[in-house]
Amino acid sequence: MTDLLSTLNSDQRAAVTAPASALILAGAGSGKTRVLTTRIAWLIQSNQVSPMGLLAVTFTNKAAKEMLTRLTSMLQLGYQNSTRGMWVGTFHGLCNRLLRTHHREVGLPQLFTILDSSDQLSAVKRVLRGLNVDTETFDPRKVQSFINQNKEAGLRADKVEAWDPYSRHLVEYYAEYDRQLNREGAVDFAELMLRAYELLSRNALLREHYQERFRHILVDEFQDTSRLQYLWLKLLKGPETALFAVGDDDQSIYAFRGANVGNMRQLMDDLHIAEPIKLTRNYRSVSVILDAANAVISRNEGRLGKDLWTEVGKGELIRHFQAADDIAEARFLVEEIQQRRREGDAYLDQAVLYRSNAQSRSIEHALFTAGIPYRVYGGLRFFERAEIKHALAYLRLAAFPDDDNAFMRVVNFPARGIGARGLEALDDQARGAGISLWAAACGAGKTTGKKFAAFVSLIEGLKHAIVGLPLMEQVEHVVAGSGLLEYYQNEKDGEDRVDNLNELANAAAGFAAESDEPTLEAFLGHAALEAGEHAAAQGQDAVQLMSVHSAKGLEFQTVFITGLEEGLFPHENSRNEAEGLEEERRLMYVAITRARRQLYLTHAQQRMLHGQIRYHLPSQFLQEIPENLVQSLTSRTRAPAAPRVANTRAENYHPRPVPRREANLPYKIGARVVHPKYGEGVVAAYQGQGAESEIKVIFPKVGDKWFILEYARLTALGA
DNA sequence: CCTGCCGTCGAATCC
DNA sequence: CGACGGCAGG
Repeated sequence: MTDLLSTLNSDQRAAVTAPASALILAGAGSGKTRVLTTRIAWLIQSNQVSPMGLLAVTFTNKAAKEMLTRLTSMLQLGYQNSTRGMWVGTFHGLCNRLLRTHHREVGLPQLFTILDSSDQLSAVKRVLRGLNVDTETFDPRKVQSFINQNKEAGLRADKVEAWDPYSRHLVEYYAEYDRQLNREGAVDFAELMLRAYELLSRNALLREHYQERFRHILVDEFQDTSRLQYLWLKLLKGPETALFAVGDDDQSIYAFRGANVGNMRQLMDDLHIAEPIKLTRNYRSVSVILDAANAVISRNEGRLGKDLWTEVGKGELIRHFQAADDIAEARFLVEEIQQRRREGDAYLDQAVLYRSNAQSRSIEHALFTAGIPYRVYGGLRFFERAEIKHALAYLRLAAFPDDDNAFMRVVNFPARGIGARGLEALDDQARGAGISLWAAACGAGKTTGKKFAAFVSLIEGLKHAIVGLPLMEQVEHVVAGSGLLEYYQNEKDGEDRVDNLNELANAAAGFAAESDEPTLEAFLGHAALEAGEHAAAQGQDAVQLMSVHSAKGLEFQTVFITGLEEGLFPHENSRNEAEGLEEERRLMYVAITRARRQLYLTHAQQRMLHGQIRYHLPSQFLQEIPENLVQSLTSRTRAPAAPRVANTRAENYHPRPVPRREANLPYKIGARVVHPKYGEGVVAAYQGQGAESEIKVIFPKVGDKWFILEYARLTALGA
């Protein structure tokens, strides 16, 4: 047991062996995951708790898996022995588990559906249509975010305060949306949390049962928990339970999703913790990188306060490159990646990070053309793909035909002559009788019902055919029997989708092998919550492409942070949000601290964005890094950006046919100008071409203004 | 009543 | 540049 602790530093050891509830303020690269897993191993090994008494909450499924793997090797026991009975998962995964177990108490069918955000948006649209709401006045996306914000704050429609007519309408739609989901036995992500919270808060017996069971609750990425999640944790925490929370306020990057850093101080107040245990020794990065990270984050206010340090050496300077445009930026990446590979860095250990997923396109193009293997994380997830959702809908109908969402999705896909008219009639009938669409379809009249009857018997056929089959074969059978496979085989450009459908069967096989409950029902629940990043190409030596958000928790030998431009990173929309810039800065901090040895920072003077050429200032974050840590590569001579032609390697790739026309730019970016009304300002960006060219000027007093270039009454200020 | 085309509109991060 | 909604033709 001592050997578990012997390799830890004193702060880490204090954290691992904390006798009661504790808050660990763990800097990037300070061995946070290690502390968490070692604590669990230590608690089990010293017989302070059995695996049954442990609840561990992680932020992603990946982190949960990683924790279990490490734990197994630490305890040197069989996987099953060391972890059986332990509850490990994400908040949403654990809530899902609670709700499935106690589905009767919360009034849900056992096979309730989980709606992802696009499913949710469709549901909102359906509700609004049903209420004859003008979607010009009430943007469905706004309604969706209104609903989610309130759910995340723990508020049901009848508890939301609405003082003006507009809000009262929103509340009404929220209420109707919830009624609809209840009818359908469906829950959205926020509902998983809220419903589980309500279950525990209303049912004292159940609550006490879990409070007594869980002697130790461990929470990772605590800075990213929402208000409701924190209350949920407190409900599960009994008087005898030790709550062990690990977090880093400087890495809080999910405020947009309801994360509340304030939970860290709140926890200290609530549990009478005088001081957090700080882990500031960094084992990951060379000091140049840490110094840069510290310098950037020091500009934020109200931090809990800590600076990272290391005993690893200084390392190479950070390299900065300014590219003429996004294509030149991508070409720079390709050259450097190849160079580093020649010097011994595997592709796998090089990551390209960007602020938003859309930026991956030009980078992918360049890597593809150069024949460099790469892997893109995030973006459209496996289980969010249309063909996969269709297949899952058929599977769900086979298991639980009353699922209206699944019914709607595939009743006419592949097309079988059922249109909006017929569905409307069916929907009226179902509503009138208070039954599901499926039930209505089963009893559909002779005139309209023929096509429905055919669909019903198709599903019945699938249902009977898969009884008793292993999970993978169930999936294969339904994919084929539903006609989906044939449909995509006949569609041109459908090969990827066919591949994905086959991959779904593999995913099912993989799930069956890992899960202790290899049923179709469990698989369906898993699919909604899991991103579905599969073994596919996981072992391959490929460059890693991802958003900064999805890079959190990971580390790489070499990291490229790209698109460091005002408007992109920090993102434009963050300007309008309270503390938006500070969150962007934390994001930058996360990005920097992913690198072990070498960090690259790049930005482009112009780039294609949303189908238009945009001109941006370099990101302010570049200036926040002390100059003596950075080496500029920009003076290095490079060929000017030329219109690219398809490389011989890329025969299947269709490049954008864009010899770009240089716009006429009367002022340099950053030039000082005077406007007769707004006074003195600085040119920040251009967009558009020809007569549509616009210029963005930042005025210290008035803020940002866009002008049509042709009419802008600007005068250059001598400098 | 379905399918395909065209136009408009929007555009960030994720469980 | 892409997704989706509306409309017209089959």
